[in-house]
Amino acid sequence: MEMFERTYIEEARHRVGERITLAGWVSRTRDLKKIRFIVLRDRTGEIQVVVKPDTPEMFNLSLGREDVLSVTGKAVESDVAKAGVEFLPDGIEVINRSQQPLPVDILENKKSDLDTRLNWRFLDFRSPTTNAIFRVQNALVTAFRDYLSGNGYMEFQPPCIIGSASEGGADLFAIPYFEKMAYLAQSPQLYKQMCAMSFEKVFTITPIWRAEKFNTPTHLNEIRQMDIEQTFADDETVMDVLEKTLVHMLEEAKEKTADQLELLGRELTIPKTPFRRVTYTNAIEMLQGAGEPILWGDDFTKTQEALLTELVGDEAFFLKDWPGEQKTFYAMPYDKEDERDARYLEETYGSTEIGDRLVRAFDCLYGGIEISSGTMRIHLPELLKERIRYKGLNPDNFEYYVGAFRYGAPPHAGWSIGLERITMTVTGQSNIRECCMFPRDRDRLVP
RNA sequence: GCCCUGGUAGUAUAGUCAGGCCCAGUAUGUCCGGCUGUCACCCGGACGAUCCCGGGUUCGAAUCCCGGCCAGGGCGCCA
Repeated sequence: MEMFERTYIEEARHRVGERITLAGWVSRTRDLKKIRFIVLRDRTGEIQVVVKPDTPEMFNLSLGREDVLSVTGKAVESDVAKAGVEFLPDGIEVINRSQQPLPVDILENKKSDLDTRLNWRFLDFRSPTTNAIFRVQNALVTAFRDYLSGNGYMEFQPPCIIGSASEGGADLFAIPYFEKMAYLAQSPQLYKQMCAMSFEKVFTITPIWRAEKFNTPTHLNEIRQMDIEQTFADDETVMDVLEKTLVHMLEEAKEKTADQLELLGRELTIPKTPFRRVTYTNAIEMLQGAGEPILWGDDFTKTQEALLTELVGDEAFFLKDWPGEQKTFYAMPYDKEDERDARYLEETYGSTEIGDRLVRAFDCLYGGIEISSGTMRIHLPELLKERIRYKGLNPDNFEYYVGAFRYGAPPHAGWSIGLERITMTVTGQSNIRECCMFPRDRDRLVP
């Protein structure tokens, strides 16, 4: 293909009168007896190309949807065209043809089913709604990375293939690894803690896998996590980081993808910091007061999370001080013998006794769903082993983990945001598959 | 893994409850023709469906029954 100097459509609007070359896809054509309109699209927008019969080589050129063209000519202002600017070509080159008809309706006249669109995902990306979702997602990712990089956090890359299967909870995917068995990582947890113990403030954006046989609109077997970890920090330290990071992400999305959010019908409100801190115990009381059959110690269902959001009345808030049995073994328990912990427990609960059952873990709810959770970690090997036993697990199976804290481990804490989950909330989607370019669920492995 | 609902042209749907009137209707699409600068252009014509797969009931099945696969939703599960 002959190379040419290309101008993007958005830029062309500001270069009226200059001879330039556009390149992109045919969105649709409107052919009349004495005039022809070709709607050309590139990553920056659409423009109407106007062809008159006095140029028969262009007027009679056969064109189909999604054919790839380069069009040379000039943009002109027009009071007839709805967009205000249109394009008068002096040459059109067909760079590649698209097969017809298209297997999905990317103009969304008769919007194809999600399953059909996922089968043709590369074409679906060209439809306005899908395109907008991933542009918003990109703005969120970029803002996450920029905010943390700008505040002294170092990005690191954890391994995705791991050797140990002895991690209590979720099911792992086993894969053959030469003469051994290996597993797909279901969390960068240990790795981010190990990195933090040298680099102090770290973050990563990494895929994780869970072999859970869940089959819901909010679960995938492969997701991307945005994680941070930092030293000399407790749960409140990183909750503060979380709310600032989240607000920055939302502000950036609102500013950088205003057009996309409008197309998606989203009016983003930026929650005010600091977010309200609601204790788990208080949340249980609120739900019980609303007639929910829930007991202290239970986890919240999705409906209860939504109801709680209504009761709290804030778009974003924290749920903190969880019962130890609800959270992972490495969550730091309160210590009522510690002076500061005792004062906090006394102020919050009127007694220090409950401290024996609470850990310094938190969830962040935004728009009615849990988008992030985190904890202050246990950095003391003996306490860690005690908590592993408390959870009914065998400390011998966790020696690889406990051992990482024997050589000068400072107190530390961290959290994790699910990328697809937050994209769902921000873009207003109810199925998480809409928010993952190539989702992996229980049945789907392609494309 | 359980429950509910569904699977019909490229896409999206009607028809299924009450089997025959359906060699399957409509919209959109594709192709062809026509046409006041259109903008979801419009108008006309044509094309396009093993009615998800397998089995059964029946004179007769898109329609009823059984099994399977897949999809959407609800629940469960969830470091």
